[in-house]
Formats: sequence, structure tokens, C-alpha cells
Amino acid sequence: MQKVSLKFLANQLGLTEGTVSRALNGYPDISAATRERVQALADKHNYKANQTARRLATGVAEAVAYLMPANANALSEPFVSQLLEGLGQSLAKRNWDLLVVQASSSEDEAETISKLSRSGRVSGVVISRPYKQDSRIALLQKYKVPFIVHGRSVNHADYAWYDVDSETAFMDAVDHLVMLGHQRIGFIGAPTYYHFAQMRLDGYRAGLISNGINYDENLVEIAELSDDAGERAAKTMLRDTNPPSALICATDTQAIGALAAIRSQNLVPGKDVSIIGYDGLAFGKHTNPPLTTMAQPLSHSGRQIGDMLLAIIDGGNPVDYQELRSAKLVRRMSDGPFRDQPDSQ
Amino acid sequence: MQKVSLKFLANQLGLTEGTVSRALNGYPDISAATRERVQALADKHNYKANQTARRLATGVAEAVAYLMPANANALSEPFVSQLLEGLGQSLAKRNWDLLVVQASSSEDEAETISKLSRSGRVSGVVISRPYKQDSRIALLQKYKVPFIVHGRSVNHADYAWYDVDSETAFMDAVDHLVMLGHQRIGFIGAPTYYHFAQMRLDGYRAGLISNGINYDENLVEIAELSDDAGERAAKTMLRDTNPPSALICATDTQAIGALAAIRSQNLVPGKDVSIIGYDGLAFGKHTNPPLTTMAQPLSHSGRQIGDMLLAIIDGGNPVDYQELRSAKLVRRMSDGPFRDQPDSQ
DNA sequence: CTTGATTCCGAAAGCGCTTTCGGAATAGCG
DNA sequence: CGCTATTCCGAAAGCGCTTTCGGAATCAAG
Repeated sequence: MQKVSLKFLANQLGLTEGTVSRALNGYPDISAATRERVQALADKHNYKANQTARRLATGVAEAVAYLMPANANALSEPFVSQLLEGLGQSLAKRNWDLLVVQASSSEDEAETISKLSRSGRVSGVVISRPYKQDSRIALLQKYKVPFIVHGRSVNHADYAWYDVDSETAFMDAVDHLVMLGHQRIGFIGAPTYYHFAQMRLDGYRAGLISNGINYDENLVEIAELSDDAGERAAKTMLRDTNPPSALICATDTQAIGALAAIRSQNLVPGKDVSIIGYDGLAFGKHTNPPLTTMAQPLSHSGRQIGDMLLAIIDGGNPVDYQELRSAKLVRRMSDGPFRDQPDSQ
Repeated sequence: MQKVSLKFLANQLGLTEGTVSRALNGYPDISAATRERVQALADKHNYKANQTARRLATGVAEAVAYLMPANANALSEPFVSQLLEGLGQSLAKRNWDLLVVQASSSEDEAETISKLSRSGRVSGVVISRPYKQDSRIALLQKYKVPFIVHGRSVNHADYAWYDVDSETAFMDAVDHLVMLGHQRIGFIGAPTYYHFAQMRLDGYRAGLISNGINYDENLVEIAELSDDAGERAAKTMLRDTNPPSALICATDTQAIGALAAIRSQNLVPGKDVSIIGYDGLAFGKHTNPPLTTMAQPLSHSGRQIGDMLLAIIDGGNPVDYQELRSAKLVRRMSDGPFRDQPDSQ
């Protein structure tokens, strides 16, 4: 099978490679007649330009990388496939490639980014879940690689990001629980080197204060981003002599674990102890009981992020691309009014 | 910032680009002394060969694509991110890229594959969830693109695949239920253009027969791959005048919906009606009640698939790379012994 | 019919790397 | 010391495409 290249087409048509290339790429200095001839033959042979050659010639990578979070797992990263889908759709409009790269460890991430930028195979990068001080961001800026952060670090003034306002979301969650009569409201947080974890904790705290409730260190536990960790954290809080009557969790995954913890004490979530999660996972509908949660705006954040990245690659100013969405309460069955005697153990 | 290329290094060292290239790539015709000099300077400047140029020169794409299922969603595709992770790990050993590509529709898939192969940007492809007769497979074979199928189509003798023996798994599920005393065992299947759906249905049927139970069409419903579809299917079966006492579902996602259907009739899953799913989703631990399921062997199928693909790209014969794993029953709480009077409506 | 402006295409360089080939310098051997 | 075998590197072609530049042919205008 004869490989169909520019040269092949040119020979068939009695033209030069350069002419064929220009015809195919819509240059204005090609007559309509030959343009059609060229296009027809190209179509007939199903010609597709060799991407690698084109990239080398033009100097643009026509590809974007998603840096997969290092410690992803099915429970903690349910959004990855959705994000990828959206990103892919966005890139497809230009026929660009979407690369998925992952670092073996957190330390490797710097190395990975460095390699990625030097090897010149991507025009842009998106990273998720920044740390408070994120070296990846610094690196990306240093190398002048266009990028979007899915989330925000502490100093997020000078780069592009897409985030959900979880601080406000957690204030709202506290408000909601207070309205239900709760006063001892606990918090299961995530490791605070993640900035989102810090913001959620801050939101929780601010919510408390705005409701005239003192912040009590004994009522907060930091846990890893897994159901098991959430369960353990909830258990230790429940064992307290004066346990909280409601628990807000930094993520749905942890909240789901907390549900299990409560049930294991023969208490019923939503009656004896209220639970509110964050994320709006679809699976929350099916937990026992269905999980009340602060839901992120559904879906195509991926597409949005992709569009933003493309805009920046086209020369847009990163600062002009900062988008803050808001979460909203989805009441299911894991929250309820405060009851005086939850401890009927 | 001077771009550090081969030419740059060569100039600095007073060598030719060719020599530097060979030194870096471990050719034997370079003296140890110069090899070290070159390496040192390369390290110092953090040199990384331009991938695009290298690819064009060598003619190998050094990249692999994962064809994302067209209609993926969070509930139906929980395995995607795990698969990608495993694939990535496998490819990382060679420093190859992982591309994620998706077709907008099923019809587009052929077009997508065609483009992918012609544009020469990948050395191999992996696809998931083949149909009974899968045109993608035919196309991949026609274009001689190395590929692995995650699953099997009807005629799977002459290509490489990785699959779980769901047929046996569903026979086992039936056996298990029969052992618990069930005789009227229903089945919620998936659309049978998916070959896995057909195999699961076949397994269910074979299980029935081997236990001397007649196959009854009224006891099987075909539903889409979502929780809602599973719920609807279960509801219609339960409404029957002589409803099944147990239900096997083609996927955990559907099974989770079925759980909801049963509860909505004020019946209790695992007591009044038994449910067995398939997949072994981690979330199954948290449903109400926890879902009994036929679990696929955990994780790194991705890595396995990646290794197989690499082997084929290296010239291995596809037929030597066919791997069938088996699923095993994970009993949680949604199955139980047959009880005579489930209908206490 | 001349001149200057257009239209359209060929020629050629170049993107950054790999890889083959040949030859100069050095080594090994009798 | 002369001859062959090694060792090591330079030269150059080439991967398949893009893009600039210049020039032949055609056109419109005087």
C-alpha cells in the first residue's frame, strides 16, 4: 500500500509538494481550479498530513497535557474521566491531542513538568488540585508554558484557574445546619497542604463565626481523601464525650465513610447525626441514607477549562481567565433537625 | 534563554550534531571520554531531545491512544481513570505518551480511527467494550495498527485482548443463588450489541440450565448502562404477578438502581429480593444495603494491557496476547436465602 | 503594443533529530 | 617498520511537512 504523502499527491498531480500543501491549507495564492483538483485527490486517497512532520515544521505541538493527580483512585477521583471528556471535546475542535501524563510521586511532578516543557510536545497543560504553595505552578510559569489550574493555590492572582467557591459553600453548609438547630458542628477536613482543603476549613470556620458559634479544635479532624479515612475520622469524633450532632465533610468520599461510621454506632445518619458532604457525586443518591451534599455545577468544567487554555495559548492574558463557580446544596437524606438526645447507645 | 538543542550542544563541545546524538543515545562508536563530556553538558543544560523531531526522524510515534467510550459517564465508566493510570505507568517505562481520544458518536469512531492511523501519531491503540461485530477492530486490522481490545467481540481468535470471563461469572452467580434456594431468578441485561452483554446473558442462561431451571423470557429485561435504567427495569419485573426472588444485573451500576427499585416497593434487598451485580465497584460497599457483586480482579488491568500492547508493537504476535481473568463473588449484604413469602405488599 | 500590477506556482530552505557511510587517526601484529 | 584491523568522529542525507521568495504567465490599464 503506497503511503499517501504530500510527495505522492504532488507527483500524481504534476505539482510541487509546497503547492499541494498550500492548496490544502487554504492559502490564497492557489487558483480555485487546482485547489479543487488537489482536494479531490486528497479526499480520494484519504490523505491526512503526518502530524509529526507538521508539528516539526510549524513549531506548534498541537497537543495539551493533563497532569493526572499522583494518588488517584476510583473513590477519590471520580471526576477525572469527566474532566478528560470535556477537555477532549474542547480540543477536538482544533483537532489537537490530549495527553495524559502522571508522575509516579509528588516529587517527580516537578521533573515531569520540566521534561514535558523541554521535550516540546505540548502547547499547554492543565493541573488539578493545587497545593497551597504549588511548585508545579511556579515551574509552569518559569517555563512559560500556558496552563490552567483546576482549583487555586494561595496566591492565585497571576495565573488562570477554574474553581468552585468552596469557601462560601462550606459557610452555606454551616448556615443550613444551624438553621436546623445544630450547634455542635464537626468538620472532617482534608490534608491542608491542598489549598482546597484549607479553603473549606476556612469556610467552615467562617460559617461558625458568622453564626456566633465558637470554633472548637476538638471538633475538627483531618483525614485522607478516602472513604476509610473518613470513617475513621468520624468514629473518633463520635467517641468524644460531647460529640457533634452534625458533621460536614470536605469531600463526598469522606462523607460516605462517615455515614458508615455513624451506622456502626447504631445511630442513624440524618436523624441522630447529620452529615453534609461536598462534590455532588452521582453515587450519593445511593448511599444509606442518600447523601446531602454541596454539589459542584454539573459537568463540562472540562470543556470550559479546555476553552480557556486554548484562549491563553492563542495569546490571551492568563489573568483574564479566572473563573469561580458556586456550589449549591443538594438535600437528600443525611441531614435533619437537631434532636436533643442523640445518644441512645 | 538560548534554546538548548543538539546544535547548541555540538557547538559548545566542538562536535557535530550527529556525534552528540549518538553519544546521548548510547551508540558504541563513541569514546567513553567524549560520551562523558557530552552527557555532562547535556545534564548541565537539562537537555531533552525534541520529541517531535525525534519521532519524525525515527518514524516511530512513541505514543499510544486510548479510545474513550463514546457515551461515558461517571456512573457507567468508573474504571476509565484506573485504566488510564495503569496504561500510563506501563508506557512511562519507555517514556511514551498516552493519548486520550474520543469520537463524538459511534459512527464517528471509524472516522476517528482512520484519522488516527493515517496521521501517524500513535504506535498503538486500545479500545474498550467491543460490540459483537466491531467495525473498529476490523479497521484497526486493516490499517495494521497494533491494538489491544479491553473485552472481546464475537470472533476474537485473531487479535489481542484482555477480558474477564463474565460468562462463567454469571453462571457462578446463578449457582450461588440456587444454592440459597432461589428458583425464579431474573436478569437485568445490557444492550446486546455489546458483546459483553451477550456473554453475560449467555452465562446467566447457562447457569439456569445447568441447575435444571427453565429459561424464562419474562424474567429478563434489557436496560441501558445506568442506575436509572436499572431501577426502571427492576420495577417492571417486580410488578409481575409472579416476580423473581432474585435478580442478577449485568453491571453494578444497574444493580444499584435495582436496589432502589426494591426499596421503593417497601421490600428489603437481600431479604425479600436478592441482588447480585457485576464489576466489584468500590462504591458497592456503601449502597443500601451493601451490594453483593461478582468482582473483577482488582486494578492494574491497565498496566497489563499496556505491557501487552508494547509487546505487540515490538513485533509480538497478537494471538499470543489473549488474557482471560476470572471474577469472583464478593458477598456483601444484598443476597440472602430464599424466603417463601416475599410479597407482603 | 507597452508597462505595471496580479495571479499562480516552483524552488528551496528549514524544523531538530537520527543514522548510514566513509575516512582519518590510532592501535595491534608479525 | 610496514601492513591490516580498530576506534572514533565528521559529513550528509533524510524524515514529511510548512512557508518564504521570486519569477513566469496572465491580466488590466495607458
